[in-house]
Amino acid sequence: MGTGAEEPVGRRARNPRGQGERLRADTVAALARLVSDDERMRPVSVSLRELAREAGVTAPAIYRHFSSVNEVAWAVALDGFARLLAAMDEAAGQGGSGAERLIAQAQAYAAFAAEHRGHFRLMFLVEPAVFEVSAEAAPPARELVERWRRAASGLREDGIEVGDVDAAAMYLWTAVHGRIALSPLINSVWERGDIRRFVELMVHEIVLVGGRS
Amino acid sequence: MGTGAEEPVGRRARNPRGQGERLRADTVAALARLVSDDERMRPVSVSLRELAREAGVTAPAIYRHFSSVNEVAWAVALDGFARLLAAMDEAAGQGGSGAERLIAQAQAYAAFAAEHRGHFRLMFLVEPAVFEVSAEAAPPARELVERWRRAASGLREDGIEVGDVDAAAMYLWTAVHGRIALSPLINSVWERGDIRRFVELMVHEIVLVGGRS
DNA sequence: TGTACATCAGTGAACGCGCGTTCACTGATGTAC
DNA sequence: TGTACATCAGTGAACGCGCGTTCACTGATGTAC
Repeated sequence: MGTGAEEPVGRRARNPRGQGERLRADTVAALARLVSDDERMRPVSVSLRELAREAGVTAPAIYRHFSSVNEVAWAVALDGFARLLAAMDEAAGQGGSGAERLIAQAQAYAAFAAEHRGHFRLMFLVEPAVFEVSAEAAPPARELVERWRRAASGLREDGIEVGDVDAAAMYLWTAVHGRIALSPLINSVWERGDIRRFVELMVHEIVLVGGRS
Repeated sequence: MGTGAEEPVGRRARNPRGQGERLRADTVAALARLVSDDERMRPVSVSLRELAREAGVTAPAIYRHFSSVNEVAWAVALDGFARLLAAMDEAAGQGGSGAERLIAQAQAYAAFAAEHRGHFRLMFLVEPAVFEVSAEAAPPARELVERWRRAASGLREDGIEVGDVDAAAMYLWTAVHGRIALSPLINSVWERGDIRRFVELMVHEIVLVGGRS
């Protein structure tokens, strides 16, 4: 042929019979990869054909499993919530004081955002619109809230005064989430831009204050 | 000619001579409107022709002022920073105690996000990538940081102990910003989902704690 | 005051392209008899 | 064991469409003489 390799290089091997569901998972993973690329952010503006190419498949094949790219985006978001919940639970399960477990969970949240950028974006950039409408998609969000509430109330085991657990959970969550959302901006302006340190300092401050009173 | 009005209805009147810059502003406003619509978020996936239609103009006309939709997006973001800074300054200028001014500025931030959704999105969803690269776009972000720092240090006037002003500014900003970013999700799960109240309670808590020690 | 020309804002037609979607198909593998 | 058939995963060609971009143009208004 010509000079360049024009033909589909990464063409996937066909899935064996009865394992068609694997393409579904591969498609979800492909979109997560595409969308984690800064250059093409703006999540859902990935075309179906682009998605198909990334998955190593022709476009009509996608229709077997999804009827639109948006549907794939939802699947990525749901997958993301499951993974994030698992990561936070694992962090909490490592033991330690209430404050230590809180820090571990917050770090897990931040680490998930860093390591699964595509998931994280679709979870919070695309999905909020879904949560507003569909009650069906609400449970994972509800579970996430529950994790933060438990993390906050864990401080009580340390003898730290926690007035309103819901409010405390909300401050923690929003501060960590906001810190993540503003990361590129903060890092470009503030020199000490480490999220891990931010989480630690914030929790230590809370602990000091709570212990004092 | 058929039953429906197919021809461009909202066609703009041509700008008078010497006022061509007005289309530039109209284009910026048009993109802000489009992007503030939940349904089509994913900012930059607005097509140039769509943008032109919204501006009431043919596509090639856009090229007079911008060479791509992304360039328009940057313009929207810069415009947004200018407006946000002005709104926060105005809030701070209303006087009152340090805590009152802090609350007013934080409320102004939240109000801006609610009232200029398109701007806000492009400022923080599209622009972070720009800040990472271009030093040219950093100043407005730097100024924004400065506002939060001043807001935080204003608490000292009230006799409230503020250990690390930079850290305090960062907690306040990230908590408010995170609260905004998570709004649809939080509102769907928590019943008391009012941002204004969130800001007030958070600052009052800080004031109580700082005053106590 | 009158006329020729320059500038300016924007139009409308045209191009080639990638897109979403449909359709009939292929060929490998399992199942019934 | 052998053969006919059903199922399954995915292909490849084709469609009409909206896109970004270019180009020559239009017609209103200002400027020089």
